[in-house]
Amino acid sequence: MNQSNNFLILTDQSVINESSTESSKNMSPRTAQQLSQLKQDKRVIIMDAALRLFAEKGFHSTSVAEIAKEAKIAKGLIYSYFDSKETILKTITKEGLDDTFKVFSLFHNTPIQSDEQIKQLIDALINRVLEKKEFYKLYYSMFLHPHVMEAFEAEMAEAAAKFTAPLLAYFVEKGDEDPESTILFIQATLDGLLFNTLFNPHIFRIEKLKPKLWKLLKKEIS
Amino acid sequence: MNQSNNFLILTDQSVINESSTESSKNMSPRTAQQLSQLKQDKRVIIMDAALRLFAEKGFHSTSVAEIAKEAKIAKGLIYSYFDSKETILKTITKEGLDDTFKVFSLFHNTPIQSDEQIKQLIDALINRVLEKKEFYKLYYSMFLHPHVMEAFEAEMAEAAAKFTAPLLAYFVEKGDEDPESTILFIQATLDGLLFNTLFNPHIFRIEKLKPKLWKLLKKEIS
Amino acid sequence: MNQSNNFLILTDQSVINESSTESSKNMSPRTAQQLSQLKQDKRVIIMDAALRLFAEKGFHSTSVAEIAKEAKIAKGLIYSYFDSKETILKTITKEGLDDTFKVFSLFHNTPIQSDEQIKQLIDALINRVLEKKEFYKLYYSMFLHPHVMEAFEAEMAEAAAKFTAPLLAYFVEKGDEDPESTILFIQATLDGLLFNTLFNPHIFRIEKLKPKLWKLLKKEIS
Amino acid sequence: MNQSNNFLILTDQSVINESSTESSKNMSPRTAQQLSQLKQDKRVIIMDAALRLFAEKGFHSTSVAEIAKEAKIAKGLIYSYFDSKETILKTITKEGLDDTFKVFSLFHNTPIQSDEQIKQLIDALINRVLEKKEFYKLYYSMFLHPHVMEAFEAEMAEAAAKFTAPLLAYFVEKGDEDPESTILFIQATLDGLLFNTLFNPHIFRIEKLKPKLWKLLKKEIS
DNA sequence: CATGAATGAGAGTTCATTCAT
DNA sequence: GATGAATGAACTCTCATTCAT
Repeated sequence: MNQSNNFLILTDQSVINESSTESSKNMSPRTAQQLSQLKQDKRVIIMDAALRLFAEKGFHSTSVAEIAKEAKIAKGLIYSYFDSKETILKTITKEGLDDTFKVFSLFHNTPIQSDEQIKQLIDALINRVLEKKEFYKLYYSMFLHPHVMEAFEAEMAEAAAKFTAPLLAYFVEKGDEDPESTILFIQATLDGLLFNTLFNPHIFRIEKLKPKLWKLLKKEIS
Repeated sequence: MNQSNNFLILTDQSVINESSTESSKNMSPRTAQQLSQLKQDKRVIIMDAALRLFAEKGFHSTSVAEIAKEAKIAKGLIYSYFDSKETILKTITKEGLDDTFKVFSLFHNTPIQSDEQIKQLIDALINRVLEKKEFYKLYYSMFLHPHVMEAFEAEMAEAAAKFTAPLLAYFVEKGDEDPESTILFIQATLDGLLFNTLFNPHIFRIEKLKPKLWKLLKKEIS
Repeated sequence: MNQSNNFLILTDQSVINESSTESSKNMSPRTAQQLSQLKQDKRVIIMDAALRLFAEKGFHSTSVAEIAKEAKIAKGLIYSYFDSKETILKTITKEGLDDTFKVFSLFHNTPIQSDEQIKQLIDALINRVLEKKEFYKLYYSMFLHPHVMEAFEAEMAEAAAKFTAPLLAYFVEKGDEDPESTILFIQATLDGLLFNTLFNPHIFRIEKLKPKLWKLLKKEIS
Repeated sequence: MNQSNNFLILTDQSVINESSTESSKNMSPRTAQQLSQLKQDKRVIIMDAALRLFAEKGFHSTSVAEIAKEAKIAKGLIYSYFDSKETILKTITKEGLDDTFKVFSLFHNTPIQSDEQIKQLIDALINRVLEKKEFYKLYYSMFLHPHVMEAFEAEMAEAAAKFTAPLLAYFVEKGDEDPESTILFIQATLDGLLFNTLFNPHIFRIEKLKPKLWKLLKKEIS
């Protein structure tokens, strides 16, 4: 129902890959490591297959049978790795957000001190989205059905602050009269560019539009 | 898979009202009686109910039973007016697009001759979206799952040109070196603002950001 | 896990047939009464089919598909009348218990004043079980899987007291040194007789053993 | 559907140990070493685990995975010892019945010659049930779903006669007019007491009711 | 011998659609 | 036109059983 995060604000590193260290007992014909590797591989195969289909068709239009087929495994096996179809979605989301967060982490500890750094931050984000198009398709689609996002609301709110704070500090220092609005405007513009990049790729090339984006940033700042 | 329309470029009246012949034959200004009759029209009641639910919960998560309940009619009656649940979606979309197109029509016949006219065009669009939030939520959500849109692709491509052409002409005349990119950038920015307005309403107020949008337009133009 | 009711102690009349008065609106082509009748009929048909199968094969070994087949309806229709397979079981149980309770009600208001009245009470119960063999098969089988019974524990505890109290009063008055044990012994004997009547019908005829039961009662009393 | 055995009448040694040849070939008194070896025996471990779960949750609600977990072995290993989950049940039943039969064997060769001996027989049986509660829970539960028992029907009919014969002879000699009924009544009473002992333990203490049982027996006899 | 990943049939349940009334 | 009971395909999920290791 209510959601209060910017679109591009993501979770932090404290979310750890919980489900990859378990199941390593020591009494099997297959070595524990083999099994753990196997498990990890299948887990990733399933998540990749599911992501591909979720991104293309949407969560509700994708059946577990289709995921299994896409992953070339039996339907039932999926439930050895995930509790439910919804868990697959949540796991993909969590790991995808963790991943994205790393991009921000690079800029996290040292405060932004120049326009160039903002440009780098945004450029890194754009590249990330281009590298992980399917995940970001899913990411944007999740905003349409907020109940799915509720699970992540806390993490995203926390992360939001981490992203907003340094930018805010920079714009405040620059003497921006309404830095909150500036940030929202920049973020919305980015959303629009990325959204078109993802869902309108035929005629939309973000590379060609970057100069306009930089110009916009510079004008906002000065 | 492939789709080649800008987000805010919509169909025009030349799209024939295939599935709406029963109740909305005449597109001319309606008398008060006609309007009240329209409200009574089961077809409209069903579409309104469906739109509310599709926008809130998504197409696949909305059942025909729920639509019937929301419309306060029997489930079976829906099939007297629509062939299928998907037909309801397509009809809503088609009529919604037609409606939006009328906004553009105001600017259609007389070529754009001033920055102020562009501002008016965009302002009219923003107001249209704010007035019909539910439809535009549905509209954006359909871009995420392109296979639903395939039915409209041709119409939208045609309409896209109609929107693009006058803008293009204006920016060309203004001496813009890359008017196509300018248009894409403006349109993407608008998408970002509207997307956030629709799906992030808690912290996003487009009214406060309009000045920044006008400034951006002016700087793009000059 | 814990259960503290005697086997033959049942719920009281205060449990009303909740699910038979609803769904009587007044605007349908089929009259409301027709529909209500229809609903009631199907409900009973489904419950009868389910009871037959639950009694014979057990709850867990009976599939919803089998119930549908036995009831000669489509699988899905069952879910118009019952939320789940477990709800069918619970409804059958509740209505069956209500029904049995009526037997006790006949003896409820006037305190037991003679051995003959106890004999009549028990005879009525035996006849009830013979008339509703399938229900009582189900009833006894439920003791094997206490978690199903948990839902009825409160009602049964309440009813238990209603059954126990008058008997207890009678045995106390008669000067029985340990009336609680007497009641438990009688009840267990009855359980044994009824259990064999239900599940060992080939060689077990309760009619022939009634004289021994009456003799036992008389000797317990005197 | 049809079943023609009394509840407490069990199979004798003539029932061939089909599925237990691997580990329990010799039925003679076991040495301490043999016993300890038996404990190690995976077959026994699996059966014990399965019995515990079947008794508590029922056959159909117990999964092979749960049995494996309870037995602390791998799921697959179960299928080295048993053909199927149903085979586990049948083997448990068969061996449990064999075991119980030994109680009767003590009284088998020397004909019953006094009321005291009947009391001893019944007391031995009660103690057996109290010692092996889980098995007898399973045993009673199997009567409710006769199709599971079909496999044992022949054996049990044969054993029934062996139990019935000496008792019958005794009651005939005592001058009982309807000794078959007497036996059925005693057996049913015992069923009732044991059933309550097993499934209604909270309020039911067979120890306190034994005097009433002995009194009943004495009165039946005299 | 021992493991648990893998399979796939079948379970309970939902829901778009049909149709007798 | 209007109803909602009825259908059955398709869904998510479970689990007995198999088998490569």
